[in-house]
Amino acid sequence: MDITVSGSKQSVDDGIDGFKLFSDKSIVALLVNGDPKDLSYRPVAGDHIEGVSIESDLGLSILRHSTAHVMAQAVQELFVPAKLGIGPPITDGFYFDFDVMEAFKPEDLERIEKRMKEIIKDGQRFVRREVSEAQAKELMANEPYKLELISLKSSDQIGEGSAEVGAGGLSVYENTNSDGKVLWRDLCRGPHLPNTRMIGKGFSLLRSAAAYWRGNENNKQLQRIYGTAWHSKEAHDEYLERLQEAAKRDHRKLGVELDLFSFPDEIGSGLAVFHPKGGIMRRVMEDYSRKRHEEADYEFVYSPHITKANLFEISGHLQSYADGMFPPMKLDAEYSADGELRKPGQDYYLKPMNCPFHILIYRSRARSYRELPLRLFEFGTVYRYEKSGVIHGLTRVRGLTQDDAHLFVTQDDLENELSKVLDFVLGLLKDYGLTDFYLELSTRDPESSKFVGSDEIWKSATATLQRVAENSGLQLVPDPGGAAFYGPKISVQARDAIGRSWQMSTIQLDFNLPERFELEYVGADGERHRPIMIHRALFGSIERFFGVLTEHYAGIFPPWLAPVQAVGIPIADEHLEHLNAVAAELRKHGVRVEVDSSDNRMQKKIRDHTMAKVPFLILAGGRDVEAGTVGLRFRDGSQRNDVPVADAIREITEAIANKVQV
RNA sequence: GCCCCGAUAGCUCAGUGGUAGAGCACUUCCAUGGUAAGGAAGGGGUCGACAGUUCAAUCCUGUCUCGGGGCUCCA
Repeated sequence: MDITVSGSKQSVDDGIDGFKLFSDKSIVALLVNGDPKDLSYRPVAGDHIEGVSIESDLGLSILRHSTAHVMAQAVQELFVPAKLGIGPPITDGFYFDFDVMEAFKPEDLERIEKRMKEIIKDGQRFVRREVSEAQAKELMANEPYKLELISLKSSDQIGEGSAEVGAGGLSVYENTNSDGKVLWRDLCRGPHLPNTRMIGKGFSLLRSAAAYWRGNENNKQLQRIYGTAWHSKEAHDEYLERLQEAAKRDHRKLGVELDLFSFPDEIGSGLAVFHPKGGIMRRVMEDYSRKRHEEADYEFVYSPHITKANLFEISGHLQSYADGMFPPMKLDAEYSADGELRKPGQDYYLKPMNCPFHILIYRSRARSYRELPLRLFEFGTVYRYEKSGVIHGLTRVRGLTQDDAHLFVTQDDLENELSKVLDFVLGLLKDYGLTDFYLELSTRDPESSKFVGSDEIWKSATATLQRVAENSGLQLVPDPGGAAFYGPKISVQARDAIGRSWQMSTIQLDFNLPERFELEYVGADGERHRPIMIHRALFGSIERFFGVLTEHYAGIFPPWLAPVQAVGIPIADEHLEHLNAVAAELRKHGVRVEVDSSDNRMQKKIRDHTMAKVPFLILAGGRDVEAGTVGLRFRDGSQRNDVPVADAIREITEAIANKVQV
C-alpha cells in the first residue's frame, strides 16, 4: 500500500509498524495525518507519517507524559491507597494529582524518585488498549476520579485537550513487564514512549502542592507533584540552572539586598514601602514617564483615594467587583440615646480604580468634539483586596500606583488614537530597557451574553484593534473570549532578559462606562454623541513594573536608573580631596555620586560597592592626584586606569543621558 | 479563600522543655592600604503575637499575623 513518509511517497507491506519506517533512534512517536500516535501505530493506505524526535516539543511532551505515568505507578506502589487524578505534561515538565491520606513531604518525593528510577530501569512497555466505555469503567473500577472523567466524556462535558480522554474513543495505557504482565494502568489518550527505559536520566521531582480536582475551588483538593523531564541529563541540569538563575534575580531577594523596598509586617500583607534607594529609582521612573506623557499631549489630573459608595454604584464596580475592594468606612451615622439609628451614615470606599474619577472630570462640563481626544493622566494609587494567597512581592499587591490614563475619543479618531497609544507604549517600554514584545488581542466570546455594547460596535472595534495590532509588525497572539465584559483589549507582553514573558501594558476599550455615566460631546453637526473610552496603563502598576525591571536587569540597573550612579574610592585618605573635587563636578551634572570616606580598606570598598551594583567606581591614588586622572572600574570587574578627569566625567554623564547599560 | 511548609540579632542561618549562638552588618580603637573581605574590642534578641499544657515554654498544643510553594482568582 502507498503512504507518505515525511513528504515522500512509499510503498510498504501491510502490517508493518509505523516505527519501522524510521531508522533514527531519536524518533519516539509518530505524527499521522497531524495526530500524534505511538510507535506501534500500523499505517493504512494514504497515511501521511512523520517521525517525532525526542527533542521536538511534541517529543518532549510525550516524554514528560510518560514520566508522569511512571511517577504515578511509583506513588501507587508506595502510598496505598492513592487514587489517581490527572497527570498531563506541562511547560518544562509534568504533574500528577493524587488523592492521598496525607500531603507529600520532601522525603516522600525522594522515595518516589528512587522508585521511578527502578521502574525506568525495568524497561516496562507502555501498551495502548482501545476500550469501550463499559470496559474502561471496569478497568478503572477502583479509580473514582477516572470514573468521573469517563462519565463526563460520555455526557460530553469535557472537550478535547484533556490528557485522559481525547476526541475519539477511550483508551487505557498499561505498563507491562517482559512477560506481558500488567503492572500498572491508567486511563489515557496517549501517546506514550514505547518503553520506560527511554525516559532516561533527565528528570526529577520538584515540589508538591495542593490543587483542586478539576480546577474548581468547590471540589476536593488533591495532592499534586510537579516534576521536570528532558531528553538528556544535560538538558535537565541546564533547566535547573535556569531555575537557579531566575531565583537569583527574584526581585523580593534583590529588594532586600539592594535596600530598595520592604513589606513591614506592621503595615499588612501586600503593602510595600520604598526605601530611599528604591525611592530614587521610582522617582526617576515616574519623572521620565511624566515627561513623555507631557510630550504626547496628555493632561495631568489628580483624584482622591476615597469616595462615597454612590460613585462605584454608578460605575457598577460595587455590583461586580465588591469582593476585590476593601470593605467600606462607615461615616456620619447618628444614633439616639437608646441606640436607635436616626440617620443612616454614608459608606466611603478606597478606590480600586481611577476611571470613575477621570470620567467625572470629563463630565464636569459640556465637551466639544474639538477637545477630543481628551487624554487624562494620573499616577493613581488604588487599593484592591487581593486574596491572601495570591499576593506576591511587588508583582501582586494590595496597594498599587497605576500610570493610568483615560482617553475619550470619537469613533472617527479611534483607530488613529489607538495606534498612537500603541506606539507610545512600545517606545516608552523600550526606553526602560524592555525590547522584546508580542501582543495579545483579547476578544469577545460570541457564545456568552455577559458582554455590553452592540454587536456592531464590538465588531468594528475589534477589527480596529486587530488592524492596529497588525500594523505594529509584532507577533499577535489571539485570546478569544479573553475580553472583559465591557470591551476588547490589546495587551503588550514583554520578554525579559532570561526569556520570561510578563504582561505589561493594556490598552482596553470600554463601551460600558460612557453609557453608565452618560458621557457626551457635541459634534460638528451640533448633535450630542457618546465618546469611546480607552483605558491604558503602560507599567500596569509602578510597583509591578519596578519588580519586573529588577528581575530583567537582575539588579544591575542601567546608570540612569541606578540609585547610586558612581562611588569615589580613595586609595588612601590623602586622596580624598581629589575625589571630592571630581564628585562635586559630577554633582553639577546631576550625577548621584558618593565618596566612600569610611576607614575600610580600598579592596573592601570595591567589594561592597560592586555588590551594591554601582555602575561606576572612581578610584584615585597618588598617581591620579599628580596627573589629574582617575581609575574607572565597572560592575563586571573590568577597569581602565589613568583616565583624565574630564573624560571620566563625560563618559559617566553621557552613559546616564543616553540611557545605555554599562 | 484553600492545602502544605516556615518565622531565632539589621541580613543569612545553627540550636535547646531549665529564658540562646555563628558569619556578615553596626560602634570604637589600631592599621593608610593601587583594584572583590586587614586586625582587635564592643553593643545588639520579649526566639513573630496572644492563649493553653507544664514546677518551668523559644522548643509541645491552639488561634492570629506575616512569609514561601502551589491551587483558585485577577470584572
